[in-house]
Amino acid sequence: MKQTYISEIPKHLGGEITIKGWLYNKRSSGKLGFLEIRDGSGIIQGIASKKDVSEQCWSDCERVTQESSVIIIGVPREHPKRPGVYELDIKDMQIVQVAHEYPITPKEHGVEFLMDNRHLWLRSRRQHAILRVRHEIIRAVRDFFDNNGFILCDTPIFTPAACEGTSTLFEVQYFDDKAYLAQSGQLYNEATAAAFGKVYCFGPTFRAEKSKTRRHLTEFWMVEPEVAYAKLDDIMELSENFISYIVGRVLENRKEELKQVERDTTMLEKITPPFPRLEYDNVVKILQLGHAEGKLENRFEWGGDLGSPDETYISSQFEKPVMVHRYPAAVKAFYMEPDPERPELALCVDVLAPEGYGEVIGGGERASSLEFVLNRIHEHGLPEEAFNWYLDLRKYGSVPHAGFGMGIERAVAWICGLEHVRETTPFPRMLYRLKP
RNA sequence: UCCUCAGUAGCUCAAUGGCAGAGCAUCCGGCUGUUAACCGGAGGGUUGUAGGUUCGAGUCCUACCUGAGGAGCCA
Repeated sequence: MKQTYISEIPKHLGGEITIKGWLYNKRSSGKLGFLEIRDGSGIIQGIASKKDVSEQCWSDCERVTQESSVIIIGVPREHPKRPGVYELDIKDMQIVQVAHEYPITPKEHGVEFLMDNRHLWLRSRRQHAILRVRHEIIRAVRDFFDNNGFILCDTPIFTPAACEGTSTLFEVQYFDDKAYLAQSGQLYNEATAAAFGKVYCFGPTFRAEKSKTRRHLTEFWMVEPEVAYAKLDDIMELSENFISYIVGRVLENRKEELKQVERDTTMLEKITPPFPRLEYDNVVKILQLGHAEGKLENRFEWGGDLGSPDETYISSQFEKPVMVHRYPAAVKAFYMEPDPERPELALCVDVLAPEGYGEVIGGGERASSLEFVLNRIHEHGLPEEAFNWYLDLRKYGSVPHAGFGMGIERAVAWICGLEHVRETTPFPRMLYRLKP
């Protein structure tokens, strides 16, 4: 018999259907068996009555264990006491496999245990909800760029020696050479932007930072648009439209999932353009005031990069994401365009998510002058020959251009209101955790 | 790399320096509307590892291992 998915059940009320899935949980009351079945599309409670099913079926209902794979024939109908909730009257059941004792019981578990059993943890309601939101975010990201004239131009994951020179890279053997896993598609994006105008890349990136916090993965997905002829203001506008679109899509299509993870959506509903724009200089003042009022432990000095407590404090002053722009050039990557009015500042922007979720977007205008980029490469002690192709972009039709990168996992954590990014991807890679 | 906290049954946790326990899971029995179902019973332990203090250590001390989240660094 043709398989029906649980999500499609409202269309099949009163008719006999076949559900193929797994036993999520089981309860019984004498001659009644309550079997919660999941099939990936949803969960439904099946009811087997001893007097209505075969002896074989009843004994199967009794012996079937949590997460056993089962094929069930039954008739769906509304719950007698709960409108809008559906149940399945079980007519017959075939056990595909009786599951061994399942480690994840319907009880609380610790982080270590759940992470060791991540391959099984994915079957739970909460993980389903989060990963469905992730899927919606990724679809929204693609739709946003695809519908706005951007071309997907993916960038390589194996990269040669030097890239940005800022963060720590993973080194891998590449035949007789050494290669590094990409920490950003940024530089290659500049080449494709010069070819296609508006581009984006979307893929995994790798950081070998020994960061062990709720915001860090060693492998994460980043989407990076790059726009030829764009200035800092253009990219800030793109950022706020982009984020607002994604949040809107999740609110529109993933209400149930947000409810499942107990996300208070009132904060998300406020995410509409424009976002507050703050110059770095003003951020310094706010942070120093915060310190004077005893709300921040350390006094922030002009010239430093924002630490995590600083970001949290700044974002807590606003309900929307905050765009902090014009950082000191010294704390940013070598390719940032200097502010013509104050060359010690870079034309860059970080978007800080509300509620303490930190930086979700980093970007800015890229330096377009050959001489300037060359100087910066030397100042940063980077090997010029590795950047010959990058310098070519400044020789052959150099234009102002700008772009940004958004870490998907941080966006998912923020939109879902999660404590930790480890739940935002099926198999998170973190410092000291490579399995499963 | 540094700081803080934690490690006891398959899981989540109790146990004043004095007999190592409960709930869930598993197995057996009961219950015709259960919702982390419930009720009764059973099995299940080298208390992370190695030393030390003590008549006596799960508990106190030292080192190490593992995990957690914070700093730095980063998205």
